[in-house]
Amino acid sequence: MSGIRALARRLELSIGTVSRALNGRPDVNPATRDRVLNAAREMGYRPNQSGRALRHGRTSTVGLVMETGNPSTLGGDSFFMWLVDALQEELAVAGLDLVILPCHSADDPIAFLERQVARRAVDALIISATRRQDARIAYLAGSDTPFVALGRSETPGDYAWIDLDFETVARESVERLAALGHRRIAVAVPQGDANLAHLYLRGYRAAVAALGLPDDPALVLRTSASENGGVEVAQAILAMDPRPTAVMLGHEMMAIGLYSTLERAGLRPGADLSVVGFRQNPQLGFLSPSLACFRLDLGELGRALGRSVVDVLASPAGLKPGRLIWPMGFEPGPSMEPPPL
Amino acid sequence: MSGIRALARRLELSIGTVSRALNGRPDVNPATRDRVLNAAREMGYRPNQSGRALRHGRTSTVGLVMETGNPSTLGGDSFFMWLVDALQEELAVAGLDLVILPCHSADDPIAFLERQVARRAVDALIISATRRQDARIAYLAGSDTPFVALGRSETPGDYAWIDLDFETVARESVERLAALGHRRIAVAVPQGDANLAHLYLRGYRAAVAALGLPDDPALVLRTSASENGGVEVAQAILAMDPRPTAVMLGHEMMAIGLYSTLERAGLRPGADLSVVGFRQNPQLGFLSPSLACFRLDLGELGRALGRSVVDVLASPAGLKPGRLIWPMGFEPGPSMEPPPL
DNA sequence: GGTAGCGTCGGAAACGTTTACGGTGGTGGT
DNA sequence: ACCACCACCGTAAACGTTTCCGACGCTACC
Repeated sequence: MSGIRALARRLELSIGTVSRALNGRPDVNPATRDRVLNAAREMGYRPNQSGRALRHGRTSTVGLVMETGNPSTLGGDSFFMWLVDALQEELAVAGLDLVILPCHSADDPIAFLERQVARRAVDALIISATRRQDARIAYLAGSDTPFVALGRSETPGDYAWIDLDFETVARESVERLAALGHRRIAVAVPQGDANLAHLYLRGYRAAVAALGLPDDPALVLRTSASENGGVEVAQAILAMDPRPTAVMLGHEMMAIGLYSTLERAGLRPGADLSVVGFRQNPQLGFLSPSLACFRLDLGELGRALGRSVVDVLASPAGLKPGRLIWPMGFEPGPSMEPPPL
Repeated sequence: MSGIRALARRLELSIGTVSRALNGRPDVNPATRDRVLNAAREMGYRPNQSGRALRHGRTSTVGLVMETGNPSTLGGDSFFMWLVDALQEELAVAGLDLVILPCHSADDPIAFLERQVARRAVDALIISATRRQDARIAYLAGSDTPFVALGRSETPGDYAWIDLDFETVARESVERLAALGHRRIAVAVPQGDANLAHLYLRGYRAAVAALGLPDDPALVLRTSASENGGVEVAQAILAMDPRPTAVMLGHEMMAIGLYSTLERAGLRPGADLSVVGFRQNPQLGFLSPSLACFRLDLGELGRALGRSVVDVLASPAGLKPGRLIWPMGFEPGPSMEPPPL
């Protein structure tokens, strides 16, 4: 109806000329170009996405896969909300659109990716919350679909990824707690095969061994990646004897449940149990006493992720894919104190 | 490359026949059909989305607009996570795909919608978190794009919507609190023009007037739609004299901040201040004492939303669009008690 | 004055599908 | 033996866009 044909007819031009004018080709009279652009604006013309994609062989759209149905392993629910913003902005400067593709966690993730890839509705994919062994990466690396993984994996293959430096975060957490005098330090990570949890534990264990701290398996807690997981962490710690004097949280949302359970038990975070966590969600600022944490700026991460996607799409296949280990700065807070007594 | 042409060549059939076989048309030999289907499976053939969309004039995709950059007015961030699941499932039975379109709240929402509509990358749109005066609805109702609004609006126009019955929720909250003996009842809603907040306040005021309770403007609190908003609510209530004996929360996440602030002040939800709220997020079960609330099953809502979209797409333009006011059941909890003394 | 060059434009093919239409061969009936 | 009919399949057009190619008119130059 309101395609380029109608526009051409109305201007008494050929559709070829109109298309060239719209796309800023040089071989069109400036006066004609203005006439076309004005008419296009007036008629509210927008090129049909399907036609353009069909002609170009690409859609100029990248898909961000979002697992639904269970809390995201990485950083809680609002993760996408804050990440997507900057990501979209960064992709826009390269002329790319962003869509979020919801993938039910109960469904087969490979089949889901396969569908997205084969139908060619997106040019590239972004997956997140990578597992230690991740079949999605194995599949995508074997296909010819450009993709970027938010999080690395032990699955072999050449692919671009950006991962949080959770190993350093955990190591430095132990060191900072130990410097305050803590020796029995508990650690909590989401259960499951998430690679982030693995890295966090690896950093924890390395630091504990290096500093000669007690290496008690009971100090390692695996709970759900949510507020409720924090409740479980607190309950487990309260039941321990001897009780650890500090805990490190490998998931943001755990802090909420931990705080409320501690306070209900008459204990204060910081004074009675030191807590050091990780934070990416601006909304978590309400915690009091405020949480000592390693802080991730999801805006910066989103921009880096966008640039990585653009790079992958621009680079000829076979070029070495970009990899990035994302550092995070420590933000002190009164939830960390020397151990009582 | 691996289009229907290659498939046809390999099978020594015409692409027309292959297409008919794949689409289950009757006029194709069953033996041939099997041959085609087997070869398609073997080659991993998937119809190109762009080609099909171009031919059909529709994309079989619906877009769910997600505002990013600020917490969603309706139900916090995890809202989409839990809604999308069932929505997607329901759309799938009608052969529709779902994508989430992130829209930065700082950008012009009309321009965003206009882009989505004109490029014809989706057949229908879903918008949520409707405002009392909502320019998006005015725009979409004036265009020819099928859409469903999650939430109604005072903006005139014929369009399909599903809205939570927050007016009844608020009215019943007041009545239940009054039945326990409460008279000074505070109410908290997100600031801004969200229609849900308006409905909630309307129900509150109607019940307060009907029951002859004190109608003090200071009892109406407007805070941010987040945990931090709950902190503000608690601080405001603690500063009041006379202090209300109960508070109703028009946003889910407020309960978290409210609880923690109350407990830090040495008050217990329920015993010292009755709280009745609203809950849709399964993860909020960690609150203790558990929250008396009106509960929304986002799965059911998502399914209804999906059906509504399918209806809108199937119904000839001009048919009366479906509208639905979504009731919510009350779930008792120890956060509601008779007022102290 | 012919021709090369340039600026500008129209024509047409192509992307991958679907589908209306027509054609083929075979079967059945009269 | 002819015709009608059916089952099956190939042909081609169409969706909206971009882009290659060629054509046209004009200027400038030899």
